Amino acid sequence: MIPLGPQLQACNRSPKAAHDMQYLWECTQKVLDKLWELNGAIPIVDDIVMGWDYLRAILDRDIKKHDIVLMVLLDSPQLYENKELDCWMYIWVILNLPPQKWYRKLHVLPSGFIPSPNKPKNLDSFLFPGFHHLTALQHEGLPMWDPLTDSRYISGLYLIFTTADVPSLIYWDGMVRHSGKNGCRLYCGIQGCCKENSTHYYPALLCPHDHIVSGGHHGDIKALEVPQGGSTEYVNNLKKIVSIHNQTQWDKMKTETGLTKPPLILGLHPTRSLGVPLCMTTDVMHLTGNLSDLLLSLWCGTLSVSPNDDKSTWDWAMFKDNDLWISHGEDVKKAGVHLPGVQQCQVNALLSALPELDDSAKGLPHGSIDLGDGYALRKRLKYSILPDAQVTQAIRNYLPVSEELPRITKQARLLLPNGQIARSAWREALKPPHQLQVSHNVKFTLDNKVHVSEVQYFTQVATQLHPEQQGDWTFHNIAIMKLYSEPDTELLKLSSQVLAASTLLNQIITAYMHNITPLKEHCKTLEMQLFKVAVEHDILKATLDQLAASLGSSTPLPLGSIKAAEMYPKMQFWTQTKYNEWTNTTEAHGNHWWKLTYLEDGDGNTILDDLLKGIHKKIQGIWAKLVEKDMAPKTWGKGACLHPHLQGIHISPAGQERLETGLAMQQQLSWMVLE
DNA sequence: TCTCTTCAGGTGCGGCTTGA
DNA sequence: TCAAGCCGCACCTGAAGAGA
Repeated sequence: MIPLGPQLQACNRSPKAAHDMQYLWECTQKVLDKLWELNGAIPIVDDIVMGWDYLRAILDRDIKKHDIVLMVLLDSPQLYENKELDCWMYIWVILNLPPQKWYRKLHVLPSGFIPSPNKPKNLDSFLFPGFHHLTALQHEGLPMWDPLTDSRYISGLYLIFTTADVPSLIYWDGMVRHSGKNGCRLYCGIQGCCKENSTHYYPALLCPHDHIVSGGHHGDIKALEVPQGGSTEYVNNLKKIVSIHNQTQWDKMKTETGLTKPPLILGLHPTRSLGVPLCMTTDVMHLTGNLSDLLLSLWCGTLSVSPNDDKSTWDWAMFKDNDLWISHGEDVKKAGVHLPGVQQCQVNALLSALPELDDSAKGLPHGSIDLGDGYALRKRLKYSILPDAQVTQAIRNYLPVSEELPRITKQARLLLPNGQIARSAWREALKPPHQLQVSHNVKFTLDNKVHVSEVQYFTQVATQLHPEQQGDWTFHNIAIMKLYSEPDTELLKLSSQVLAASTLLNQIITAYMHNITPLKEHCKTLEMQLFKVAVEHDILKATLDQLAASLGSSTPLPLGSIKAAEMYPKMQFWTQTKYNEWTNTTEAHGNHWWKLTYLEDGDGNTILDDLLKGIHKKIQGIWAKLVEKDMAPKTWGKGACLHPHLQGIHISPAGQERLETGLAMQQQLSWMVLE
């Protein structure tokens, strides 16, 4: 076992490393700002800082500014191509660093090794020293030196994720294998189904049409509606498992609950890790590898099946025909040249792994024309030409050219602000097919509409608005393009909006180069605009609803007022004591939603699901800002007047209790009525 | 002779049944 | 109620064969 503490201290020893270690906290502050701005919504989730599990730990102050957030990975490496070894190792990943540095050799911290040749009988015994060390560091704090300020501080360690491939996750979570009846690694509660006379369960979401399967008797479940992991039954089920003292009962209980034992990481302090099963994650690498194997064997009809499964009925197995399979492979190879990013991705991946190879010159190449805003022209024709009639007409349609069009110089490439290079058909057509990397198809905006086109070439056209006035020349940076048709609507529909097939039209048009935008950035911009509009819509709707309610009521309530119990006679729970008394009644035990019954609307109906999520989102956004501004109120009643966003939340008397943490606030939310 | 691939049988584990 | 054993699955192992 290699101690974690000294490795973490060493990771912070240089000013640059210390600066990198601040990434997570700085990024978190930006996300909290955005949360506040967008009223609790997170538009794009592409980092762990956007995850609610992480943000909840921040808001609960389980993770503080100087804390180190860790992820631990367990796997068995294969050292020889054709020889399996039962050698295991587990490593720490520091999530405080920028994501692109998480898996750099320099920053991956080895922790423990379990030697081969035999598989370890009790893996916990090997993991225990490392986790005992982590627990001690969590308890005592890790002394750190900050080279940026030459100061010392105590850092807390927070274990946010444990990860491994699916078969190995059982060593972290203490659950049955994925073939078990309750085999979900995230403990979502969906039971698997098994074939007749079999005990291997599969996580099937859809039921067979013609017969009933044994196992979980759930109806069809849509893939996008799978319950979130972290079933609340986990703790209760764990209590059941540990309370059993004979083999038979244990066998029954582990099938019923999907648990076999309490996992080792439950020994960590509850506020210093996400806990089980929330911290259990699987890695995408194994998922993509397995999926491609399964899909290919389905399409090729090579998947091993039970004797009663007739592969001749597999209408999807079109690659059973070997000639078609070979022909398809050739098509894929040819299609590669039409994927402009492929070669660049390979180069980027190599430079990411070996940054010392990155000796590329900085700045624009010799002979380039800087157009500003990150755009630059490269590689031009050595002489100027007179454009043909079709191009001349297209330029005249676009530019205010009053006199005869001057000669122009063709430019082959345009450097875009994101570093991509848009090329032109003029030069690409001269290359042999095997050297071609098609990247002359671009998106651009014209009349506020996005078009796709093939760039013929780029050029600069000089125009003179008032020829009688000497020296009044303006240069226009334009692209000469051929438009693509609108995508085939039938193909688009058949492919679930994935395959957009267009044909190249013989229509020449021109557009400003600055209107050519990289697709990804354009999408992000549109998404941000969409979310802003959605938020504005929500705010306006809420205001309208309040106005309508006021007009419809003879005694409109002022915003921020406390609703009196007598005004809402159907509401049951105005005090926590009353709710606690109710939970001991038979009525409560017969109510499936008894845990949420205290959440009531004005008519005494229980608030569930969507509205509850909405309440959580709104409150978390509000609380994030209050914590950040150090304005978190001691009593919620006082806090309700702090900001206009709190208007509209009315609090019953029980909500006046003191709030110490964000979690406490969410619990207190139970006693609020949302207008 | 060495390396690599394939494949059949062995092994471990979860789930279940059976009989004392 | 409990222990023993069976079944099915996935994974593991090592022998055999192909090819360099």
